[in-house]
Amino acid sequence: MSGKFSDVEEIDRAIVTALTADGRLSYTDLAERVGLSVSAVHQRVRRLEQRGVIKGYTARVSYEALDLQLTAFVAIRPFDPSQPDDAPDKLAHLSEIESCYSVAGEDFYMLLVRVASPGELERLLQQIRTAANVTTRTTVVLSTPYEGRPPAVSASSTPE
Amino acid sequence: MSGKFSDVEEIDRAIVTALTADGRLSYTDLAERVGLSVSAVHQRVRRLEQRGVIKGYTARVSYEALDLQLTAFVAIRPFDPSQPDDAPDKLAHLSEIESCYSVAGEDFYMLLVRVASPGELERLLQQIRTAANVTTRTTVVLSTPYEGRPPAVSASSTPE
DNA sequence: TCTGAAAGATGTACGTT
DNA sequence: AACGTACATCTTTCAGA
Repeated sequence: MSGKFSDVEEIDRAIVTALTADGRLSYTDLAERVGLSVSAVHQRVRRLEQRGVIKGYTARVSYEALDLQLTAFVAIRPFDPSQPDDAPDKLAHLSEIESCYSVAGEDFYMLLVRVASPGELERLLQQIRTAANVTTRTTVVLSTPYEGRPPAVSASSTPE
Repeated sequence: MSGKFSDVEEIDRAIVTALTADGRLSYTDLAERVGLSVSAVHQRVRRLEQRGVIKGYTARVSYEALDLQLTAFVAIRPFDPSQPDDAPDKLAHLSEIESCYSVAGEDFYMLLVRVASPGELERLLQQIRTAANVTTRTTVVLSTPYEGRPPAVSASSTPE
């Protein structure tokens, strides 16, 4: 399992902050910022990756540029609540679904989906309903003031 | 402005797909995968960055490991709908807010927030309400079957 | 827009403290 | 744990097609 934050002390936090801000930072730059040698930083990054604190690296892309003009939240609940609930598995193959959260409240899951057009949203909702035997309640995103901001990696307790 | 997807043709799509899967891929590896020379790939990546198709690179982190154990959706609407609505600006300084979406429907905005504990969520909700003069409706995330999956960069029309 | 080459910068392993 | 060295690899630029 991934380590607790209490295992992640000051320098590691600086490394994580730097890499969330720029995932392609060189070890040389990283070393300068945190005040360690290149090899020490390299070792720490490897440990952070192994411990699962850093899960990977990605390019952030413009969804508009990729012709995914429509973002929406889709709240779902089972059509028949007595049946086994494995909606996430049944929906995983739909690549338009970016995220799937199990939530408290009236709905069972909240999905974040991205499609090209209203027509594609309609088609996707039909697929979701039939694939997982659920009803859907959709909230269309009109604009995105901000999104995916890096977490504030704040101070914490002692290293191990 | 960022380019339309119609400007992004096959090789660029392959590059974008590869970099969303691994944001730290070397140009050498990228070149091999897309079947171009290193310098050609390098040039294409630079153009994708300049055009805003690639907006940047980040490390994906484990929120649990960073002691952000509680994720929630916070739907907000103005307490007084007659006043000017600049909630996103007024909330931007709250680093616990990862994303802010303007949405259609009964609510005005949907926030995705991450905090350490229920106590911190309570404190954050108070801050949100007073900072933006809004009411909140919060949906707690119980678990996250999947999240932040890369978009399917599908086929598209002609390059420019 | 591609290629190939050359120079400098960086990644990575390893031995030392 | 961290450092410094050393070698392999990668990045970056440029001329040429």
